[in-house]
Amino acid sequence: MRILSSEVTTHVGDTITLKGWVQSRRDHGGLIFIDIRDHQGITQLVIQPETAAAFALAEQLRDEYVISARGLVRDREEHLKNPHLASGGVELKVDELVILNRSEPLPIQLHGEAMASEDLRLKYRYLDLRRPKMQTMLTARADLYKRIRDFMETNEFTEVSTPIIANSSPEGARDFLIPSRIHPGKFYALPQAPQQFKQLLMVGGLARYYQLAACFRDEDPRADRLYGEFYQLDLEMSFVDDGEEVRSLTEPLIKSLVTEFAYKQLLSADVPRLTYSEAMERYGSDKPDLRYGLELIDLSSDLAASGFGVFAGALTAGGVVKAIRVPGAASLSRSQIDSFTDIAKTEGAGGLAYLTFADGEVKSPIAKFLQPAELAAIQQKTGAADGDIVFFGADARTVVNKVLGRLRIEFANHFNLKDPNVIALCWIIDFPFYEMNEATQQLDFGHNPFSMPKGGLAALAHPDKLSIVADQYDMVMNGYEICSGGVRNHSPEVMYEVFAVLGHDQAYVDARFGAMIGAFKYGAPPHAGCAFGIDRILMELTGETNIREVVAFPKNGSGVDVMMSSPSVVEAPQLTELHIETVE
RNA sequence: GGGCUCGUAGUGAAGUGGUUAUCACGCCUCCCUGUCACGGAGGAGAUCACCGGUUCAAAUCCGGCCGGGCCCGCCA
Repeated sequence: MRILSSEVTTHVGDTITLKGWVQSRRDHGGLIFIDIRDHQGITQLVIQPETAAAFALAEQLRDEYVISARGLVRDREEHLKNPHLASGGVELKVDELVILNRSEPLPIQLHGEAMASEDLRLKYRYLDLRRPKMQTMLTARADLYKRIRDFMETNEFTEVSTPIIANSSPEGARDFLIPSRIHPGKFYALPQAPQQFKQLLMVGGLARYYQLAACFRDEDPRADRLYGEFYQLDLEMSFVDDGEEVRSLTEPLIKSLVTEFAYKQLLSADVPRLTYSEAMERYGSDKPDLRYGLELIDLSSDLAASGFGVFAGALTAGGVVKAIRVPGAASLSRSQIDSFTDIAKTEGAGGLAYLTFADGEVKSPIAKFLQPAELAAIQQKTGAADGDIVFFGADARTVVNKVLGRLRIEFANHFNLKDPNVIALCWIIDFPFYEMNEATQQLDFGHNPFSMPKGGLAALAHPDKLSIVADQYDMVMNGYEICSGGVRNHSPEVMYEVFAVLGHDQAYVDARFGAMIGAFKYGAPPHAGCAFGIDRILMELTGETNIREVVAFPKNGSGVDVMMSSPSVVEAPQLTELHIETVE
């Protein structure tokens, strides 16, 4: 009878077979201990010289040999029990030993405290995956999938697989292209998201769609962004014209994942809704981490008549003066403050003014430029107390928000304000429909062109296009964007107008979104949906800071699979078949 | 595309101009009957990423180049 190591303790007195890898061998000369590891755990084998054949084989064993061991499970004497091992109360006295496969010494150490570099771990991922942590990750991911599916099915969503071999999207991220063999010069593309397909499913009469969808984007990766492919919980609901319906339906899923899957604590029972502009004003970010305060405080009106040139200059130019109070920051050294100043400068600030509150007084090079009433207002509005520093940003509103938003994160990191056991969720709503492209000074889509502008056609006529708001929402988890969605634009008339604002005619829209806009002409129901980033959720819920840690076989930061050596060159005939000229 | 940073036995690290490049783990040989991070004795293993320069002398300084990581751009 073959059993798993997790069951060993219940088989005392039985003769069983264990199969697994050699975790370690302790050869005492006349007595050999082997720790055998399967995917459930570790069990100690004892091989004695009396079982000569097994003993001879045991002497040959090395780390990571694959073996099968048959013998009697017996209780250990009290003083021989190992409390550090789940099966430490018992051991297997081996009668028969079989070496199923041998192993060369491993190129990376799996069980020591010295962890191999990520590069080597990825090259030998099939070994890295043997580590208990990675085994746990794989099963956690499968558990996450199951919980998501259960929730979606309970809520009467229907999973539909949409094409992987699809069409290039003219807007958005860089596509992975697939040359067509049958149609010379034409290309398929891997979908960046099933966006258009799911909207067409709504037109097709499906009430509620979902999919654990693979998405493909050829953009440079980050620690929280995979290269190439990633997975989304993609969903869409018909006859929904209010994003709140999508938010309130999906919110319990994420909450339950926090408390019942990750066993973490929600910062608040209610998930706050923040408008985009409110988030930018208070946190300097559209994905604020709400686990800590450090809010941005607008002091423009209090400093309107300031004699301090930097403040006055910013305000007369139409900008703002905002501040961030950092409790306990008076302990910062000069060089630490300098490094925060450098960060502020990389974000576009000219410098970083600050007031130190210590010993009952205000210490700062800039204090002499400020009136007592101004200092009092600053202290009152920021709540600054002894031991704090108030840092200032004075510039155009967008610059100040960006600089202080970045500093807010840096301060939180420096002062360790992120509680790893707490998950803070929030929804960011009402994104601007259009934004100004700083480089080209041209109007462009803020988020995506498929959302419904709030107010529809009438709103699009507003002279200030930047004031138009999209019925578009993101969910943020501890500072990471984990969901993006919107009420879709299902009206051909509004769709054409959305593009017309940017100067595109109907032919432009038809050429790019012909299938979808064509479908909308045949009774498209109002619909709304969203997509949750599964990898990112799993990363944050498992406390990882690198998203590659939650993927079995990720590409590295250069988009290379160092294990499989992809991308790779292909044979010339393959290229010929695809009508691609060979480049030498 | 840009910025910062790292590259030293199989693995992880130490080594900021000067003998034979150090340590831990791993590996090999021998010894060991209660270990569980077993222990003991011995041994092998390095193009200090690569190329060039400065110097009496370079792992160390300088230039270049390749590779990794993080960030900016980018990610509708």
